[in-house]
Amino acid sequence: MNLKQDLHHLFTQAIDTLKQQTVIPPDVTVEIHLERPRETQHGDFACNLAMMLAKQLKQRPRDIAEKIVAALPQTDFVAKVDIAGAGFINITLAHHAYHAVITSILTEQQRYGTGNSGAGKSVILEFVSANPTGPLHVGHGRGAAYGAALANLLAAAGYRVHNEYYVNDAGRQMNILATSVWLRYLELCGEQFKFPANGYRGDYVWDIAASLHREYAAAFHHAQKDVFNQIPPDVDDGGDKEDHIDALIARAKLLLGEQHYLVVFDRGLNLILDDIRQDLLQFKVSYDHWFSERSLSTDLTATLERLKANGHTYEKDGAVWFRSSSFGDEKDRVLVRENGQETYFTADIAYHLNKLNRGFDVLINIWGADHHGYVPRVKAALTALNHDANRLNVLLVQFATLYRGKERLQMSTRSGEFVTLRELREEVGADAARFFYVQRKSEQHLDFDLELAKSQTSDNPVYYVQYAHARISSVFREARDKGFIANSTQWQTEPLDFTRLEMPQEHALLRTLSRYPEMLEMAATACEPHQITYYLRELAQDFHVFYNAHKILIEDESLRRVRLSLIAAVQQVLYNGLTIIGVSAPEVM
RNA sequence: GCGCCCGUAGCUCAGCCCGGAUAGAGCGUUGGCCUCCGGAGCCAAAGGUCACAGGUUCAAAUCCUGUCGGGCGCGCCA
Repeated sequence: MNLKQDLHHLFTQAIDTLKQQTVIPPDVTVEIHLERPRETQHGDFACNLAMMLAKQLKQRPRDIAEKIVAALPQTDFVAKVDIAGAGFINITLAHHAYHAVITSILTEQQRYGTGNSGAGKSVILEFVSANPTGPLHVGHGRGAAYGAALANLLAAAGYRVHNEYYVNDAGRQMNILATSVWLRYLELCGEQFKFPANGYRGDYVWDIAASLHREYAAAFHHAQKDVFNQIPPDVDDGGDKEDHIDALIARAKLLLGEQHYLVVFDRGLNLILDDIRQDLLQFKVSYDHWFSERSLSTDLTATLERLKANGHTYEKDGAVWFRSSSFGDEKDRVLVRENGQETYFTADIAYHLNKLNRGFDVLINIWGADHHGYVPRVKAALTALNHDANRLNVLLVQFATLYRGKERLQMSTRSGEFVTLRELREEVGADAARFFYVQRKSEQHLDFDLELAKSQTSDNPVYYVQYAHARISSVFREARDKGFIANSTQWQTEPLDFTRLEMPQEHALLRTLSRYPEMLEMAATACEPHQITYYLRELAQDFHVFYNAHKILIEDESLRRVRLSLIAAVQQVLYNGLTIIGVSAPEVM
């Protein structure tokens, strides 16, 4: 049940009536906005429709308001309709409208609040998709938490959601990783040399090298002088770090041969990918599919052919270019490099076509904000290939900055000195991490304070919300001990007298509970799971205030039972909201 | 230089999409509250030029233009 939707319906009917009576000309477009007024004296909902229409109808807002009010269908859910201020229509609902909310929550349970705005539509949600060149760090964690929460949120809005991780298992970065692994392996074999500036230096590279060394002993061993002979100097020796590492990659392939090189390459890829999978799983983030870039090879040639056939490409300086500037991009982009290699961009076009061909209605990508300049060219490619680029929605996530109290933690991927997602999880726990990550709007910079996330005090919003849930569980344990209830569904078999809920704290709780479906729908439409965290905090607060003011396990049986039903409803909604953002709802803390 | 994001209380941020009534929350600060269902809780107070300047409007934190400040991006990298 959704009070706002029901009311919206009443206003639609009123407008239709007024149009039939030609009070409102049929060609006037009317958008009905209902809001929850800040002041309780303004009722439960307010509508500014009369003021919006005043200009078009050339009438005074209050006169229009009166006509609208007169045209509103009668319903027992509405107790009072006032016209106030400049022409607001203020609606006060009958108490039993709110009482129905409790029944609705207790019968719909996990389904309470879910909607159908996305019904029938399928969406493919791609997120994280970090290169498998190292463990996930705290930046990826934000994308993971946001993506997983958004997936749940969209599913709650009725979409069929498919989660996907795009694995960049081809390309230069992976070759740099493979070469870094091999060089560390050579060091384990006793060779001594200067590790390339542009190589991957994290400890995990040593671990991969060690696993190779354990299994294959010296099978991939080559002498230092053969490896570095004729290699252009590294940046520290006055050379170019890119030239240096590229030459080393070529040397690795040459000395190892295709087969052995692949063994080294795959060992790195697989160990890191397994690690990422485990990491995300422990973060309660799961995927329907891990899509390999390498598997795109046939799509890749087909994509190039299509672009060429449509005349959107040209050759210049030995490379193949896509005329993306004709489709809104600021300049043209290279598809095939001078050396014959396709660019990452080409693979990405193929990947997006692949998604569309699989029949998804909506494509959502969650990217780091540093990739924002990349969006126009991907959309340009889709447009060039006769697809509607609006079906692709790219959501950008800003980076997270870690703090330990006041101290800002420096991060550098280069040196391998970054805080990993695993370290974060182990330090603050998955629940706090998930909550903190989605607490901010995604395009907002996030300051993540480790001290705050760990603190088990009132400053920590995660515990505040979880505590409300656990506290309710505790009341039910106590109720059972005292013999007040035999089982947790007793109020569903015996009639409850909801009119006993008379206290302001009880009314506040009912109002907040009734807002949940509206809040969810808005959050889903805007792709903003952070709204859930704000809502949950409010609901938890309303509960704590109520709890502090009134005793639940009292002698008065009728009031006791109805209060139990109220807090059971609160507990259900806390559970539903926490579940969407991927945070557990504990019975005990 | 161009493009995108951000600027709201001491700090961290909601609210902006879709204009509406006295601009909200948490933290921090100050002072209070259970012999009682979990004090990881509650109550109260102080705290604002919504960056700035114009414009549109009956009405602007919200829409438009410009300025200033902060972040990011502008590769035949991914």
